[in-house]
This record gives sequence, C-alpha cells and structure tokens, in this order.
Amino acid sequence: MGSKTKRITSQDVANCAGVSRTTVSFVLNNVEGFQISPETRQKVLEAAEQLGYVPNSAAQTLASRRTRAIGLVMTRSPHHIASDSFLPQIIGGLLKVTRQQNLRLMIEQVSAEHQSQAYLELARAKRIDGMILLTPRMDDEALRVLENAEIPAVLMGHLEGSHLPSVDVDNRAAAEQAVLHLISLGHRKIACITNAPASYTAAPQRVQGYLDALNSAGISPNPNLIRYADFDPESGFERMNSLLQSREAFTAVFVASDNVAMGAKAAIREAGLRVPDDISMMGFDDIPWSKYADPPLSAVHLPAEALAQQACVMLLDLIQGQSPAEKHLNLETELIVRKSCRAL
Amino acid sequence: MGSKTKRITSQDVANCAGVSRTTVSFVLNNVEGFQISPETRQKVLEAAEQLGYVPNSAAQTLASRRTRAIGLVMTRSPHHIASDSFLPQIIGGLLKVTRQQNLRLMIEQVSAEHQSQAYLELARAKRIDGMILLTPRMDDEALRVLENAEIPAVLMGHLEGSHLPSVDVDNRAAAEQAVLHLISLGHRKIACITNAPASYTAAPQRVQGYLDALNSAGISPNPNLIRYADFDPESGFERMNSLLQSREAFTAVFVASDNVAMGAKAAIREAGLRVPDDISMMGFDDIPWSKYADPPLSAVHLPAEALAQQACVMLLDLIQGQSPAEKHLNLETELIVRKSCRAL
DNA sequence: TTATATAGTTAACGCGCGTTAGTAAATCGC
DNA sequence: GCGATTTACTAACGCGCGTTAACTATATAA
Repeated sequence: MGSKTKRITSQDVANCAGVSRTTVSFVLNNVEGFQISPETRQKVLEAAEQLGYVPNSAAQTLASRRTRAIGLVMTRSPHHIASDSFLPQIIGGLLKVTRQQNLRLMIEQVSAEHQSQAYLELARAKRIDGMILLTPRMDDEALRVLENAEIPAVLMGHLEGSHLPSVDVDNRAAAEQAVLHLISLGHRKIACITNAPASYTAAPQRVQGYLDALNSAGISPNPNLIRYADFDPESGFERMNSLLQSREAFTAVFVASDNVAMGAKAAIREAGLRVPDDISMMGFDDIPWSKYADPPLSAVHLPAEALAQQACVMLLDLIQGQSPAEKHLNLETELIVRKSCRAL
Repeated sequence: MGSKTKRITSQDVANCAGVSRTTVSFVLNNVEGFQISPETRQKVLEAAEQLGYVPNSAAQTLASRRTRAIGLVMTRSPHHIASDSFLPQIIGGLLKVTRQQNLRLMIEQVSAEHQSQAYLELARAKRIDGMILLTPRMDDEALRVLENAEIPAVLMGHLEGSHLPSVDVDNRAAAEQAVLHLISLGHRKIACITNAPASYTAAPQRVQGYLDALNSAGISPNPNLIRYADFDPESGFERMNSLLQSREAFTAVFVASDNVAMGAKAAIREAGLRVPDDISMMGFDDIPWSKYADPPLSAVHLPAEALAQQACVMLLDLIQGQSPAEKHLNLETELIVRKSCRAL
C-alpha cells in the first residue's frame, strides 16, 4: 500500500505471467479468434489479480478510439440546475444503464454563449463516445452543427425538423389529456403556466395541448390566462401572482411542471385561496414530491427514468454504428389523479 | 463538415503553420521557459483556429498524466439517487467550479457490494484526477483503503477518525440549534426522525444534537420518539405513521431532512392532524421547495452549493500537490424560521 | 578572434494499450 | 516422412500528445 509503488501496466502482468503483452491483452479483453490455452489464460488472470492490475483508460481510449463514456449535456445555467427536481431521476436512470454496461457518465453544462463550439469540442476531444442532450432549445444553432457531424447524440425532448434521434413523450397529447380532465370536472375558465420559456420545445407543445383541449370542448382560449414560467418554483410563484392580480377569473390552472406548480400553489395560498377549493391545479411531470404535496398533486406522470434509460440505449446503438430501431421514440405518459382538482 | 474528414492532430497544425509539432504544443499550452517569437505564435494560433483543432484528451492524459476531470462518487442506489432533492444543488455547485477551471465532471455510483475495489479502480484507471465522496458511511471499509492510497479525495460529510480532507457542517450543533428553537417555543415532547440510517454519519450526529438540546433544557429524551428514516419521502411517511401509532405524545418533530419531512408531513395530514396547529415541524437542509411548502417549512439551511464548491476547491489543491489550507472545513448553517412551528 | 550566452526551434522518446502480421511448434493427411 | 494445416503465441507498429535534450544561428563578453 506504499505510495511510491509504480503504476502497474499490462507489461508487468505479462512479465509476471511469463507471456507477452499481446497475450495479456487478448485474455483480458476476451478477444475472439485467437486461441489461448486454458492454462495460459489462467496464468494471466492470476497475475493480473495478484498485481491488482487496472488498465489505464487513457491508453485504452487512445489505442481503441473508444472512451467508454457518455455525456449528459445540459444547456441550463448552474443556478437552474440546482433547483431541477427532474435531474436526479434522469441521472438515476442513466446510471442504471451505464453501470450495467460498464460505461462512465460525464455531466456537461454548456452555456448559451459558446454553444456553437461546445458540442463539437466535447466529442472531438474524445472525452465521450456520444452524448445525451437535455432540454434542447429551438434556437440552438449548435445542434444543427451536430446533425451534420459524425457524433452520436440523442435528444431528450423533441426538436422540430431535427434528424437527431430523440426520446420524448407526446407533450401535446399529455397536456391535452390533463386539461380535458379539468374540463370533464366542469372547469371552463382554465389558466395555464408553462414549464419553461417558449424557446424550450416542450413549453409550446404543452401549451398547444392545453389549447387543443379547450378548443375541442368548444371553449375559446383566453390569452390572458397563459404565463410562461422559467423552470423553478420562484417563477411559478411570480406567474401565479401575475394571474391572480390580472383579475381574470379562472377556476383551475394547468401548470406544465410540478416544480413550477409548487411555487404557484404557494402563491395561491398566500393570496388566501385554497387548492382545490378555490382553484383546481393540474401538474405535469409527477416528481417524487407531488404525491406528498398538500393536497397531493394530480399530474401527468412523465416516465423520467425510462426516458433516460431509453435515451442511453439508443445512444449505445448509435455508438456501435447501428441506427436505433426507432428514430423518434415516444414513451407513454399517464394521468395520475390525486386530490388537487375538484368538480365544479 | 463532411463526415469523412480525418481527425485533425497537432501534426496537421504544425504542417499548416510550417513549424514543428513541439512548437505547436508549446504555443497552445503556453509553456513557460521557451521563447517563441510573436510571429510564430501567431502563425500557430491561426493554423489551429483555421483547422478547428481540438486536442485529443486521451492523448493529453496519457502524456501528461492528468485527466483534468474529477469524479463525484455516490454510494447510494440509483433508486435513492432519483429522489435526492439535494443532488441538483451539489451538481450545480460543482459545475460552477469545474466550468471555470475547465475541468470535466464525472458521476460515479459505487454499489455496496464491490465498494472495496471500486474507489481504487476509479482512480487507478486514470479516468479522474481525484474524487469527491458523497454521504460516506461509517462502515465503508473501502474508504480506509483510499486513505492509504495516493489518490486525491475529499469527503462531503465527516467520518470519525478519517484523515481524508472533508467539507461539512457541524451537524450536531445545527440540529441542537433547531431543537432548541422548538424548546424555546415551549415544546417539551419532541420527536425526531433522522435523514438516513445510522450508518450514514450525519444521522447520528444530528440525533446527538437533538439529544443535547433536550438535555441542556433538562428534558430527558424519550427513545420511543426517535425513528431512523431512509432519505426519501416514503420513509418519512412511514416513520411518522409509526410515531403516530405508537401513542407516544409529542407536540413537535425534528425531521433531519426536508426531503423526509415532506413525507412525514403528508402522514400527519392523512392522520387528520395539522402542521403547525397540532404538531410543529422543524426540517433540515432547506431544499428549494421548503420555502414553498404548506406551511413553509422552518429548517436549518445547509449551504449545499457552497459545500460542493469548497469540496471542489480543496480537491483541486490536493491534485496540485498542495495540502488544503484547512483539512476539515466546517461551513456555517443558518436557522430559517418560517411557519411550521408554533409556540405552545 | 575565440569563448559564451541566449533566442528560437526541433528530433526523438515515452505515456500504456489495441491490433495486425507474422513465427514457431504441434498435428494432420496421405 | 514431407508438405499442409492448425494451434499458440509474439514482435512491432501506431494511437496523439507532452517533454527533454540538443541543435542552429545570432548576440555578447573576454
């Protein structure tokens, strides 16, 4: 355990086992097509075990041109990341796959300023074999560059007109379903607070679902009842205050993010109103805390872990040169009815 | 932008600029002690820019023996990670530092089974220059191995008897302060639900603070009022139910994790009781949602981002061979009084 | 004028490993 | 018993870069 022990290389293992380094490599990597006698194999494995040999991954990468690592790339600021109630589920889902496939997971945050270069450099530097892109923005020009490059990448979310493979839910349909539920309870004046600014694709999609639900019920949408939030509870708090102060009447609100909904609910409470007695609330995402909120929040369940896992699987296909079975995978959502909506 | 463009190496840059590869390396890495004429430097920079040269990090690592990457190592299961309301703050804090230092961040999850090897292999594989260890467990023998190895590592949390540098808060004192606040409001029958099983160091420390507060107020602790939760809201829900069903009387509860507290609060509500009217609740961590809970949760504020940043800074010192200024850094906590505790 | 320092640059080695082309010995067919 | 095959292994190259030692040309000192 001394600290001056030299690094153990495959050459050391070879010497110890009395074979060549090539043989060590063949044995340890289970290379097909080369015959290794059982006793030689055994000797090598024992030597490696005894010396505590761990291959140097930089050398492996350099020689094999594969890093065995993938990147999770986020475009949001560290501040927003800190209150992202969704991230743990994503990371948990990714870790499940990466551990089982013996991959490493790298977290990258690229800022809006140097996006155009960031993606490319990430892959060109060969730190990762491919990447999963979180919450893409429609105005992200760097993504266009990615499409023309040879870099394996999977989108979590959907980007209109992009050929990048993607994993997503049908945001529009899910939002429509949620709002239809409110309508079925008798609500007709329904407000909407988005999850994010309009430049993030999911936001307008969910708004569209909201509008479609209203239209299909013969309710003409009131633009004054729509607010665009910005991911965090603070923004939900503000937007709800804005709605309440607008003096537009509404009996229910569809908040396209549970995280934002937490803030919105606080604003309702501070205004002396109650959920669902005065205002019914429908969320979106079904984060782990929604179930324990007061009242328990009805919401569209987003299969976050499954999304992450599927994205990871697709990415692995891409890395291995196979185009994935489905280029744009849509996972199922589910409407979870709890106690935040009441019938009129 | 063709996909068949060969990788651009420093040799290409050298050829393009009409100099040697060595000169390219000197210019691009700003190596001291070698004089490069301004015009040569300029030529190299232009060539690199024009060709879109991005150094291959595997080759850099192999040659320089530095990865410019650090790892965040968690021992908890992917399932627990998914509901960790704390993780985003940690990652956000780390990203701030790593971006500014041009480092990469790797997320690792080591399972309890092969812990003993895991830490060592991580570093020996030279994927990372050092690591930050989250929520260490007291019975983690692999950590002992780390201490004797030459691997830069910083603990987030404290481990009794470990010489590993650490960043933490004074859990005992913070918990004591929180419970003293309850006592000052007149509570004398105070229950306690921990954040985690006793094997995670922070849990017993916070319990100790709870006990110290009671003792200093001349209240003899009731062991029947203590429950050990398991990180997530579910466990909080269960433990609170267990407390309520025990028929032991209590007017307040100290929950040593806001995340757990959310579940506990739901249990109280489902039992037909109210916070703070029937039971006052004091949390710990002050996660971003506590402020928006109903009622807003009083809690000890844990400077999560700052903890992450400090851990990162210490780790960088370690990697550069300097022992950090303070080996065991304790950051300040703050008692945030909101509306979940009432005076008796 | 000769020795010496300095500025500017490069040849060449090594980091640790994957992999191809090849070698030597054992086995086989007839 | 001799070439043809199979079995078991290895020498040697290259991945792309950092870095040391050396080399050339010019300026300075003796």
